[in-house]
Amino acid sequence: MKFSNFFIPTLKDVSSDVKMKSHELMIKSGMIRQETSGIYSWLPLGYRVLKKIINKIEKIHDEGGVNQILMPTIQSSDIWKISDRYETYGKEMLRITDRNKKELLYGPTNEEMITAIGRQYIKSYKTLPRKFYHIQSKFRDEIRPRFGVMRAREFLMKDAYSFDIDEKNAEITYHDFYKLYLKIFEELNIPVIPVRAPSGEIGGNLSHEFHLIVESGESEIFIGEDVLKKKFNELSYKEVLDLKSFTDDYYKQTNFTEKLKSYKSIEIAHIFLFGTKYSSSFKFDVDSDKGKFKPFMGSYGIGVSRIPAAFIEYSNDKNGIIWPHSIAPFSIQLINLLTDDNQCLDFCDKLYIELIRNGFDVIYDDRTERPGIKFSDADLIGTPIQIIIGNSLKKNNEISIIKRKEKVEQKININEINNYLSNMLRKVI
RNA sequence: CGGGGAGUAGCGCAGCCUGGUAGCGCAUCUGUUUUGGGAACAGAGGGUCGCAGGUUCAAAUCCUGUCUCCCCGACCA
Repeated sequence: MKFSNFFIPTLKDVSSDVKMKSHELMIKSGMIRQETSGIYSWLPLGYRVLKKIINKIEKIHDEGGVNQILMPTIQSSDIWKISDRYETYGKEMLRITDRNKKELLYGPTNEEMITAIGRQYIKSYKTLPRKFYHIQSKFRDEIRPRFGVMRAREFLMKDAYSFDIDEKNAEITYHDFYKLYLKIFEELNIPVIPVRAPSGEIGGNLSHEFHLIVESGESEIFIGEDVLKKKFNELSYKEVLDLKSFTDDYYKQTNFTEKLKSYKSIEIAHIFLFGTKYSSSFKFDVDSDKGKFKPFMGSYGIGVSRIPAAFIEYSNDKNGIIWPHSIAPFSIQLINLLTDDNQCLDFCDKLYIELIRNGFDVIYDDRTERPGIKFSDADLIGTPIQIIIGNSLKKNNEISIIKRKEKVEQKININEINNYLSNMLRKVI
């Protein structure tokens, strides 16, 4: 992508209302635009980040045998009356009336709808387990939205749902999702901590949240000394349950006497095993050799649109965002400092094509701006690798490579570029 | 919902107390000189001051109402 053809409305100043670093940087870098309280547009740069995250989530769910579907944002009140949540969900539910005075709502979650789907088609125990997921906008009319997309009213969530024949099998599915989530965050380079959580409003008795530890986090978690060193995805189901790692709510409601360390954090995912709560209210019966039974269900959510903000909160400096390759909007920023010099222009054009051919996500700053602007834009939007072409190409046949995170400049002779790139390629992709 | 703040040019802000031709920085446009870390100079364009009503010779400024946004608490991915 050429910078001159890519819409990045960067800003120097944001309103003093903006308090959180990630919120500030997302607006400054032109990732998002607020439409109204708690509702945001994702601009090209931000949407690229979102799509990187979505792609990874899809890939790993698909590999895990979870079927992707797409349910609507608007739901009928009927199914919510069956589960009795139409009343209990309260004012967070955005209720809508259509022209025929039918009561609709913008879905805050989809347990009811997936249960209705399951009930219609799943008739035999032989077809279980079944796992579904979808990535769709949700709306929760928060009392006080804040911090940009971190606590928005409309937000993008990946929610998955599972049906099993009994509790024992459901626990296996739950543990599979636990590991699936760890894999997703590992591949995204987001170091999450799984913590035991109370189930709350969805119901059931087993629940974990996945938190990213950051100073400015709104949540608080309590974990044992050794927990941070654990390889969570190697834990057995029993070890998962025994892990000394809790949300503050859960910690308070247990009589746990051992002192644990507390950290501020951001919750980015949440999994529940809630059993037959919805299959019961929906009279969702499945036949087996031992008669009818109600499937055991679980639900598994990832706050997709919260992840960019959470990660920026975790990884930034005074100049801007510091992305890892896994979720960076671009991996390489190719910066031509001498746009009116034929040698540099020609070199950059060729290198740009070469980089694309090698599978890099590259943004090519071909603008006729001053160097300072190009550098500060590159730092702001946080591209992991900057390749700089300018005077040193003309004088010494050298180009510069700056890694955003380390901030060290490395000069490379143009004869060694191919070597260097193929080396880098191995690490990046 | 309780408590507190704010709506003035594309963005960030001042002006309001004490009514009298609407300002600053950034951005934009033109020109010249610059060009390895957000350039300098000269010029230009751009605002029914959130909306509605009232007071007044005169309202961004005072009064009333209203809408919106933000911040601090309880809800949540």
